Amino acid sequence: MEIGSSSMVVDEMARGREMARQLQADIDSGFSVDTCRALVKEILSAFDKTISMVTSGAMTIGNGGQQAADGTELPPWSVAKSLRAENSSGKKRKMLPKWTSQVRLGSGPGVEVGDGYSWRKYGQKEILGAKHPRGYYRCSHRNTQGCLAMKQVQRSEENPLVFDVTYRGTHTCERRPSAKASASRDSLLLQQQQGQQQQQQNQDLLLSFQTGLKVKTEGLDFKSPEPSSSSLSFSFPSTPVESLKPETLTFSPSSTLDNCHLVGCGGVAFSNEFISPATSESNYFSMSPCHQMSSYGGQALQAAESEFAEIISAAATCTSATNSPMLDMDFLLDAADLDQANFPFDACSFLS
DNA sequence: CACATTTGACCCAT
DNA sequence: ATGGGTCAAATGTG
Repeated sequence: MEIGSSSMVVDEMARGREMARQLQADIDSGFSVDTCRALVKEILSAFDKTISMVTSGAMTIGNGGQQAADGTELPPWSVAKSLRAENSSGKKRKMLPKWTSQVRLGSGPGVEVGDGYSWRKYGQKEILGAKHPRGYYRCSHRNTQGCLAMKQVQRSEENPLVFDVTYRGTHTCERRPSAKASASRDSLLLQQQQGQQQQQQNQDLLLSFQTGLKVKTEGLDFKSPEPSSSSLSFSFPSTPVESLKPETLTFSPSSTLDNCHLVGCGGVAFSNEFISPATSESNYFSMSPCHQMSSYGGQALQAAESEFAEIISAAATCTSATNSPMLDMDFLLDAADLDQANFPFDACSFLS
């Protein structure tokens, strides 16, 4: 399969899944029927496109694997390294699967969510016509393990409480059991990135800290023991938040936003890893997972979402079952990784 | 000292 | 030509 078409299929499936996720969020927050109708239309369109792509034979099998001069296959990172050189020789840039996740911050704070992945910022750029700069991150294990996962984080135009996180590629690295270090670094990073424009929001966040909050994860397709859809509630200390250092307060208002981006939004995120040593020892807050399914219509949407996940999984299985000598390793890898990475549309929603 | 971020310059697709 | 994405030297931090 051509790299382009495989990523198109995945993109389309991703789009549909994201729409479904958004629809669910909209339903939950009581959006108008028209809004929901439009989203359903988008979802159907995504399904249609995907089906047509597959049935039209767009997914031809081709070898995306790169070979060294001696004929042995090169590791992915070495392939990535040579991309620029390839570009100059006229070859197309490899399009990694890409999907966008919106991280919404309600009037309440978010939480520092770790999915075990650590990210390293490699750039920031002002985007034309956008109020806020876009941050560029890649997996910290890019050099050591050749993990090509990347993401871009940008504050939404219309709603400063919403961040658009665009993931590119998926993790091929081993998930680190401890994300404490990176999480705390991420906190600082966010503080720097967001700077002073957070003042007013921080006020709200600080306020919410003392009244408690609810964190909701959406559309999770975990193959882990975690439920596919879950929400967790947190109780907070009555300790004045101002008296706590951001580094030691995992729920630091300035750290919350970006950690959702930086560390990701995995459902397994709420493990003990996301409490910094200081807070876990001082027992500042407790967590109690309470599995909640949304009412009205939510089940159908979840079914639609899991449908997409199954398609992706099936596509991988199907391709690997094909005994073609021209297997596209890129697609295999991508699809499998999408599955493995739990397709992080599970943007954390922060509800007041 | 090792590793992270910042930021201006550069590359490349459009 | 332009804008988005990436590189890499400088700088910061623990």
